Amino acid sequence: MNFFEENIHLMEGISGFEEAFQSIMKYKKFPKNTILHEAGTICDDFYIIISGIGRVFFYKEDKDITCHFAAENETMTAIDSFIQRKKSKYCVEALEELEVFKISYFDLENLLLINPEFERFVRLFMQHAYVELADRIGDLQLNTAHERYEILLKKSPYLFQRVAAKHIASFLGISPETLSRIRSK
Amino acid sequence: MNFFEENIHLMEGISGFEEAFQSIMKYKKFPKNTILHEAGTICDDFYIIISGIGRVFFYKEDKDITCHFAAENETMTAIDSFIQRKKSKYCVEALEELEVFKISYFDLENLLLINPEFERFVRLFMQHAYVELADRIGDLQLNTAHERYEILLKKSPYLFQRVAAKHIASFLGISPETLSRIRSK
DNA sequence: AAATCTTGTTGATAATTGTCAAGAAATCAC
DNA sequence: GTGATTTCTTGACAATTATCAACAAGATTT
Repeated sequence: MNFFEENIHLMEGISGFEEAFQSIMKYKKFPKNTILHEAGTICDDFYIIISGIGRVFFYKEDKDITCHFAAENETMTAIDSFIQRKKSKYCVEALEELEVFKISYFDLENLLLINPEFERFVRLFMQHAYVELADRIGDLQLNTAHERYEILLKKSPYLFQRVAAKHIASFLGISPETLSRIRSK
Repeated sequence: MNFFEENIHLMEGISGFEEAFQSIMKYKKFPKNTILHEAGTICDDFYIIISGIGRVFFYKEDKDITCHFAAENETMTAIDSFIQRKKSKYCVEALEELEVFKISYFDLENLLLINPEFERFVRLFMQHAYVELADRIGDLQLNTAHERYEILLKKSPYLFQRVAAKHIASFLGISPETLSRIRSK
């Protein structure tokens, strides 16, 4: 399981960690286009993707804005709600048939209460996720649409094969027309 | 100490927490315009502001882009470096005379190794910081310069009294001229 | 397979924002 | 306080990006 492979070094020397964590990960499969979480409800699930691709999005008036993609070995959830236990502004959707490991908030909370030494893993995971987000803010702050396109293309070329262009456009913060024009060069 | 006042509820029932944490917080004072951390070096310090205001910024070619402000009871550091222990792309600067509590990476790491039950606090702190960043990405993704200005003005009106307009402009991802025009309406 | 619906492309135009330049205002240094 | 420096404002213009509309291409339904 690759999510562990990438992050297990964070937990070197903590015994029983892998087994305990795997015990709360439930295998699940969703058909393409399934809504895994609806905005306005509280999100209890955190997803680690085994295969397929999903997205997190929200609505601004009628517009649907993608704020996160997750493919193999990446993670997704309605983070505001999962963390703050309040109604979410985000929706979570399967863009392809999705195989995931699902972790329930309550199972995780329980695991961490029983094994406080596992807190460290989650903290380190959050910290790395935070640095990634901070990077993306810098990107949105100062780069042009064209530069942001190039950066995403370099970082996640598979997105352009697998995901509708309109979702990539909103993720980049531009209109579908602008993305189409950028691509035709 | 307000940083604790705001977040202490996260640690209800963990005894010795407040004392232990305070033992690694060193009081420090910096004159206005001090560079607390230089880009390109590893950042060992995390700052909790008691009084004054600071910013975190980076360079894109010759341009100086502010990515974070921190005023009373808020925190700042060169987060990429503090977390990943590698050279930072961020600088940290005092925009006013600054009183802070400084926490060294090594003291914090040490405290957490000795008291793993404190990991929980740092994790929860990171999670809340993460949700805040995610919100800011949504803001940058879909709002116009004018909307972003209104949102910041509502959220942090004191910035406009205390910080140079050019820093606010780069924080909003716009040119100083555009900010000036937005303000004159 | 035809019909329908969604998505992507292209053109024309408008709105937003950036850049450059000059002057005014504010701040800093001595 | 005076002069020097930096910052802010304003105008003119250019570049970027959005919007609207029409059509083409693909996908989905029946």
